[in-house]
Parts: sequence; C-alpha cells; structure tokens
Amino acid sequence: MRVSLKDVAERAGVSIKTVSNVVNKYQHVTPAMRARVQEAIDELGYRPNLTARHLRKGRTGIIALAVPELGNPYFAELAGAVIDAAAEHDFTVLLDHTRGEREQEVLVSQGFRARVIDGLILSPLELEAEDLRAREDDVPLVLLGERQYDLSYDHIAIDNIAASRTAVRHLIGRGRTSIAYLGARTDSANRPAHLRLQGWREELTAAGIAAPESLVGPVGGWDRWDGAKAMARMLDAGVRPDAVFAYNDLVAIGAMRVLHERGLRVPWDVAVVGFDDIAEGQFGAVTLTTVAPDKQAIARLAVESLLSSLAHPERTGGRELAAAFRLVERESTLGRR
Amino acid sequence: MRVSLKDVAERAGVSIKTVSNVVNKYQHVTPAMRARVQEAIDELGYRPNLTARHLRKGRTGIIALAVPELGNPYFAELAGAVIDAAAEHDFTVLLDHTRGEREQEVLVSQGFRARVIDGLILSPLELEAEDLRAREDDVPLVLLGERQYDLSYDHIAIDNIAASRTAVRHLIGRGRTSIAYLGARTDSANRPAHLRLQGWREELTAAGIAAPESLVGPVGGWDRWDGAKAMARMLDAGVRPDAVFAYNDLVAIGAMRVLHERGLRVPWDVAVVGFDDIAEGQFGAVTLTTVAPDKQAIARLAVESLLSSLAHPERTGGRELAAAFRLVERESTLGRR
DNA sequence: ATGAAAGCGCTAACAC
DNA sequence: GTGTTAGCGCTTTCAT
Repeated sequence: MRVSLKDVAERAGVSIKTVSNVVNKYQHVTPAMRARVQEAIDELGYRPNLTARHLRKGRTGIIALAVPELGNPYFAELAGAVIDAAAEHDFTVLLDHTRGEREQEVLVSQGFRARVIDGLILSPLELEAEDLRAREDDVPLVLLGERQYDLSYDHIAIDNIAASRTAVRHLIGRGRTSIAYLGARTDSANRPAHLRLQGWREELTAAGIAAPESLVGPVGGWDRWDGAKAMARMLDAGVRPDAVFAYNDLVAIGAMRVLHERGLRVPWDVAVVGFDDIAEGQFGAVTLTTVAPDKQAIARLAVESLLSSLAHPERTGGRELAAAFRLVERESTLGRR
Repeated sequence: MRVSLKDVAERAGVSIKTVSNVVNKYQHVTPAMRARVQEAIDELGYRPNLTARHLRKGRTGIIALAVPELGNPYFAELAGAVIDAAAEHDFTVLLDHTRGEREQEVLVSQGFRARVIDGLILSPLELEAEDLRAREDDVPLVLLGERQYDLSYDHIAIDNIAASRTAVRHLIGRGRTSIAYLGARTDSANRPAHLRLQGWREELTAAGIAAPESLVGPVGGWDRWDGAKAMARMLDAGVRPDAVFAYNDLVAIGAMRVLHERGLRVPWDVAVVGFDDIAEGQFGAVTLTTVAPDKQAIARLAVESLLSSLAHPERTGGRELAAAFRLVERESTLGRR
C-alpha cells in the first residue's frame, strides 16, 4: 500500500500533525523539525493522497468543461485556453463533449457524467431554459456561448449582434450589396444562431440594403459539410450573392470549397467572412476574414466566475460577462480587382 | 451541507449499510425496503459523494490525457476519441497539454499537474527515456505516438515506417521522382519524426530513387507556419521537388499555402501527402491526401491498456500495441494532367 | 436481509 | 511549536 502521513510520522518519531504542517508548508515549525520530517518524507517517498484531502476540504481542484465537439477547432482552442486559465489557479480540467445533443447537455448539467468537480463550464447548443431550471446539481455552473437563458447562472459571450454587424458592415464597406447569411437553424428548438442572424439583418437594414429570406441559408449543423451543403443549396436555387457571412469559420470554409468547385472566385466573385478565428483560416488558398472572439478572455472570465462562486456560494450569478472581439481582415474580403 | 448516506438512513429509519446497499444496487434487499429507502433518497435529493467513495476504494474513475497541443486538430480529435473510449468504461478524462515542452512532459509524467487520477495517457514529443526511468509516480502510464522508449510502459502507435513508405510509394506510383520530406527536426534531442523520415528514405531507396539531404526540410515545430517556412526555405534554396511528403497534415497545409503563393499548382506541379487525416484536409481549394491513423483504435487501446494495468498492477507493460492506418487519396496527389 | 463499527488519509479545532 | 482527536462520506467485514 502507499505510504501515508502516519507512516512518515512514525518514521520521524513525530505526530501526524507535524508532518501535515511540513507538507502544507505551515509557518511555525522549527527548522530542525522540518528537516527531520522532510528526511522521512524523502526516504519513504511519501506523496499526499489528494482524494483524502479533497474529502476533508470538500474541494477537488477539478473543474469540468463541456463543449459540443472537440473536432471543432474553436472549441479545441477554447479548451486549451480554459486549461491554462484553470492552471493559473491550480485547477485542472475535466473535459467532456456533448455532440451538441440536448440529452447529453442535460446529463452534463446534472453532473451525471462527472461528479467530482468543483464547478462546471458548459457551452450549450440545444439545452433549454427548462432543463436548467430543473437542474438539481448544486455544483456551480457557468454558461458559454450564444444561447441566453436569463437564469441565475453567469453567462459569458461576446456581443454577438454587434460582432455580426461589424462583419456585415465590413462587407458593405467593400462594396458588396448582396450579402448572404449562412448558418440559420430552422428547427424551432434551435436559437443559437439567431443573434448572428439578427445582427446581419439589422446591419443590412440600417444600410438600406435588402435582406430577403432567399439570402438566408439554413444548415443542419455547424461543420464544414453543413456549410458546403447550405452554399450548394443556395446556388442551386439560383441565388448568387456577392458576399457570404457565415455562422462560423467551419461553415465559411465549407462554403468556400463549394464556391471554388463552382468556379466562383473568392473574394473576386464572392467575399466571405467567418466567425471564431480558428487557425485554419490563416491558411488555405484564400485566407479567411473572420470575427475573432477573445478566447483567452472568455476562458479567464469563465474560470474566475466559477472560482468566485466557490468563494461566495451565497452570491447568485446571473451576470452577463462580455468578452471582446475584433474583425480580422484577410484575403477572403479583399477589394474587387 | 449536502445530504449524506447517514441523513437518508435516519429519514428512512434504517442503517447506513442498507442505504448503501440500495444505492449500489446490491442484490439481497427486500423490495419493500428498497422502496422505502428510495423514497427517502428522492425526498432528500441524495447524491453520493464520489470523493468519499474514491477515498474508500482507492480509485477515482478519472484518467488523464496529456497531449502537446489542443490547437493541433489531430490531438483534439484524438482527445474526443479518448473521452468516448473512457466513457465506455465509466471513466472521465482530465485533459492537459504540454506544448511539447520536455519540462511540462516531465511534470505531467510525474503527476505534478494532476494527482487524483487512476491512470495517465501521455503523448510525448521531447520526453527522454531517462525522464521516464526517473519517474517516481506509481500511476499507470501509457505512451502514445512516434517516440519509442523500450521501457516497461505500453506504447501505442501505428507502424510509422510502414505508413510513411505507403505514402511515398503512392507518390512514386503517381510518377513523382523528386519527393521531398518536410518535417525533420535537426536538434539531436528530437527524434519523433525520425521514423517517418526513415520510411521516406527506405521507400525511395527501395525504388532506386535518390534521397538527397537537399530534399529533407527541417522544421522548428509541426504547425502550419513551420510547414510554410520549411517549404519556403527549400524553394528559396533552388530545390524544386515534384512531390512533398509532410510529417503531418498541418505541415502539409503550410507547405501548400507557400506553393500556392509561389504559383506552383498542387497537384500538377507538386503533389502533397500529409499525415493524420485531420478534417481540415477534406476542404480547402485542394483536398489533402493523407495517412489516416485509426484514432478510435488508438484511443481504445490506450484506455484498455490503462484499465488492464489497474486490474493487474503486477503485470508490467512494455507492450508495443499497433493501431491500423490507411492511405486516403484526395486531390493533392491526383495524376498529372 | 440488515445493522454496527472500523477505517480509507487527511485537515483543523483544540489542548498542551 | 507540537500532539490529540474528531470527522469528512463512504465501503466493507463481521455480527445478528
């Protein structure tokens, strides 16, 4: 069996408490005693049992992060940022993915997948407010992303409407007049993309440009293939926009592939703007202009929100925490020749 | 405070043991008793404290996965596969990243970053055999990837030499005669890419084709920018291969970008093969031919190896477990016009 | 089939 | 400054 505090105490001929004091770097221990205990620790190769410590303190030092899909570079990059932000506070991160399925998201929010955590950061896609209201788990929860629930949980996101308007404004500034939006979810249960769609509509309207439904491309998901299908469907319907604003970079990349296959040149024939600023957009034959959310800030805010909930359990959340974003201009929206 | 077994026992008017029996679905409990206890559980909203259970059982149900960088889609996709494989056995996954730095890898292997885990899956880049030999942590460890240490830890990888030879053979079969290898690490401490480089060399030699050092492109890392720099350097040196075999897809994508910028057309002027089969390779103006390791198999083997170590601690590892791979042919190696 | 009690390894009051 | 002890919530003999 592993060596415990007790073993070390016996070896050093002191009490358990003294060993504990040394291990926990307690101030008031005489140097001589510290040295003696340390020697016993080294000889026995003692390593504290964190599980026991956790049981005693009621904290595990682990927070969970649940995202829809690690295959989406945005979430993979975000996960990396969360791991770093958590490490700053000596927390480790348990990672889970939900495939963007409501059922999985409910399970995660209820703690059925990981129940040894001090807090949970969840990026929901399909989760409903009622699911959250029915939540029985008392582990602190922070929500990420477009969905807004107006419940007593902190919510971290960029201003999606403002970000979308910035993207569309950029396209308008480049002289585009027929700007499609790719990434609308039609099924009533899915509202995440609504803010970005709304921003697209608002900005076009403000500029006095038409925003017909024919320029709104529905998708079944938000991956590259979904973008490709949506773009193909729009073109097949005889709609030929001179610009595309996509829900995210993956959809944009899928759309660009189809435009390429159809002989439409980006940005000359069609300009494209994505959303997320995944590294992939910096490469390819045409680099991608995109809205870049500050992932580090999102990660930091999420972790800090959780830690503050841990420190002050009585303080209910419900805050809207906004992270910054910026538009990164690349080749996909260069001016026409 | 949270409700414990004791609270439920009092409410139901039974002993702790009986409640425990119900919670753990122990067979020999009378239906009536079970119902009574269950009622108390529901009323009080009891949820077992896993930390306490872990302390008692000496297991946490958590395994850790440490990869170099989540920003590399290969590792992100692999992480997703590991999470799924672990979930099959009711384990959750703690994720960490090392940035491919030896120091970080040592810390992780020693358990300094996460010490509440039942096992560790580590994908090292810079870690040395001596680091592993000096390892004091007794948590079961499984190694992933190209590096081979021949120590008493199970190691899971595809046959890198065979995979590389398959890729190079494919290029030769397409009529390419000047095939560059992009992704050699020159600093002596870094050998991960050696197997793939070796495969490249072996296959060319077997085909009677020259494999001059001028066709070996050194890199500082294995990201897109590294691939771009390496390709640019080679072209700047006046070397003009008609094919490129890259260490991984990211390097290949970086190289393709430079080829595009220089007006060299893929696959017509230069064919390109990558390694990893990340989703990104299926899109872009030119889709990428690549060696596809079976990520699900790798994840499954890693998790199973760990569980077997847990079940049989006496059995030392040291096995070489091979996962399958296949060549996925896409546009980047289509025949010449 | 159910109960009593010990103890996993640790921390934190409290005592000396 | 150091020792004693209770107890975190659970599982697990051992009784009954």
